[in-house]
Amino acid sequence: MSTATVSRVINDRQVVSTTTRTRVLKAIKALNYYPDAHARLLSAGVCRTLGLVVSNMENPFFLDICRVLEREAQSHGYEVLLANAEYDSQGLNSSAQMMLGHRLAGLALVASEIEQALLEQLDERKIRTVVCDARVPIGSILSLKTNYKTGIHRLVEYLRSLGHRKMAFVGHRAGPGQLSERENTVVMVLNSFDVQFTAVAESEGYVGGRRAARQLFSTGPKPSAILCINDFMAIGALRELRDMGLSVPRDVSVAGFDGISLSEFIYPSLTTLHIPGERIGRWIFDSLTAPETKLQRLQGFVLEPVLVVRESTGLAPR
Amino acid sequence: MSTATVSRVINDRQVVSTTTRTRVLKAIKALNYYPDAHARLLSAGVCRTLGLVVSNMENPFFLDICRVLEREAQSHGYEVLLANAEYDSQGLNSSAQMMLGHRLAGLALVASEIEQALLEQLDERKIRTVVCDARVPIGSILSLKTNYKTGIHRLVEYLRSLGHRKMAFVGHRAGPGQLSERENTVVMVLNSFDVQFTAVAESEGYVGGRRAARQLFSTGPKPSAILCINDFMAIGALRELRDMGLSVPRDVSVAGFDGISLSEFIYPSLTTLHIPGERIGRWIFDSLTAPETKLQRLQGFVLEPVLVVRESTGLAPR
DNA sequence: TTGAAAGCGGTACCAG
DNA sequence: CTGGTACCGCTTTCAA
Repeated sequence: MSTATVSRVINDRQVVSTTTRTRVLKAIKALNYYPDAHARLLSAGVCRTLGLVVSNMENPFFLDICRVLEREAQSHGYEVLLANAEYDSQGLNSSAQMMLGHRLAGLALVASEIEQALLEQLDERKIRTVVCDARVPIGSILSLKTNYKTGIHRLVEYLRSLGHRKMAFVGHRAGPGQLSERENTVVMVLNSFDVQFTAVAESEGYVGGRRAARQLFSTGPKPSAILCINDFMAIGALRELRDMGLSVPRDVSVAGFDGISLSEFIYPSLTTLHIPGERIGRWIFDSLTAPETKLQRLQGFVLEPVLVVRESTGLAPR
Repeated sequence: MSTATVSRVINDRQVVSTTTRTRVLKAIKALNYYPDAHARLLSAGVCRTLGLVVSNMENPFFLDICRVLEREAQSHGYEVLLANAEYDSQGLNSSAQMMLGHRLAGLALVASEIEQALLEQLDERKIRTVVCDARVPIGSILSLKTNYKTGIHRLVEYLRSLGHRKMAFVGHRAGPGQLSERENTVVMVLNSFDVQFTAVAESEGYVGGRRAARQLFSTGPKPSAILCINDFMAIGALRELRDMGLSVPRDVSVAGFDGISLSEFIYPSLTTLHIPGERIGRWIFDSLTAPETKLQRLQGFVLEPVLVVRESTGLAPR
């Protein structure tokens, strides 16, 4: 039996007689044979793998995106190659290099620490690429836009209506040049409202949020409300406030960002700006697999955050 | 310039003159060239990709394992191909098929719904494979053992010492044939203590835990303590108890399993049997990459769960 | 309907 | 030290 025939059977080419087909299939079973995916790709030239690089898989928000993308991919016969950039532009670069070697069908960068040079390189290589939260759009690279401004305005106005005037921001980014669009917008809006404002930079996650909260209350004027850059950090902050004997929301209000499913289950449940990670995952998949002609429509997509009010925010004290 | 020379430069073979080397490197930059990982593998025959199939990425415990494995892999020049089985033996099989096509250096199955046939197939193909929580060890396949019995004994004894006699089990598995070693052990130990006992099967995660708790209190005798199969479900259960107006631990005690980092941050913080996911991740990496000769030592490794007592458990009411 | 042979993009051996 | 060349395992013409 020739390799060509086997290939035709495997790929369901319709020119094989039923008898040979069954013969081949039997042999495949008997030999415990699996076609080599790499050789296949090399020969056929088309790849059905999507690359996904995220800042930090640990953040449940990113995880939501991964899950949806994976599910969509799987159900459409794609695979997903995942890489973790660990909130580090070096890690992001090396992940991207790795991805470049894989001849991907498409690459999604869900991270804020993307360097301009990388985008240019990707654009030049003509790999279908999408980014979220990018500061600058480049060439043919699709970028998911989120209407941060309106959402954050709504959140801050809501807090003001509860009497809060001294609000603090909890993020995890070092320099001002490093801030993502989301962070920039929060800072800008807080400033524009002329509220007393304290920024705290710390490491990411539960631990980071916890430390940030501690730091916030150990120095200077105490805020009556805390805006966290994401729910992930907000949960850490809540824990620390409890340890400090502060009651939420009686003494301090806390708001998050993302609307991860966990935010509904913790106590106190978290007031947050919800961004549907599911929608993002689907948008990424669509953008990476859509034919050239349908790309225009995807480009214009803008995500609207939704304010979800729960238990962690309330009237300002006094 | 010949392709052979380029290959030598890329792979840092030490027989290239400095001048040619720089010439090649310049050309690589200029052409924006990246070696094709697939062609490379096909030719060289050795793969530095590790496969990981997990039951459910959403469960933070599995995520811990992923993260550690990825970190170890990256720092040793390996890649990780991740697949989600979605708690479904069908999904697990198809993920495994996919993995088989990739000529992996090794494959880790962290899932309880593994079918015997799959293990046999893997064993026959002589792919280095490790499994966690497997019911039966097979041929050359390494299996990570956890001393569930001792740990669970300790947890149940602790609860008995607090006066609990009516304990309930919250899991998410359908049939008795489907139970993992962990679930089996919990059920066995609960029975051996002759405590009044209610089992509730439901879907996984926060939502599953929540529904299970609701169901538990809507019928029959009310337990004074709930043992959850993992922290992930315990958090859902805690939420539902709060909604029902029950105070934890005053009215009901709740214990989890895994010791995910989140368990320390929620309120009330969770009493749990801690299994170090980090250790598992490292064990997987070591087992998948160790030379044949060092495998013996890894085989004997047994994980000891540690009881971590926190706020969610207390004296039984009355 | 099937088989033979030419690549796909590399690596590795053997000459020069 | 460098170039030529035979593969790696598969897909895809092109003939038979």
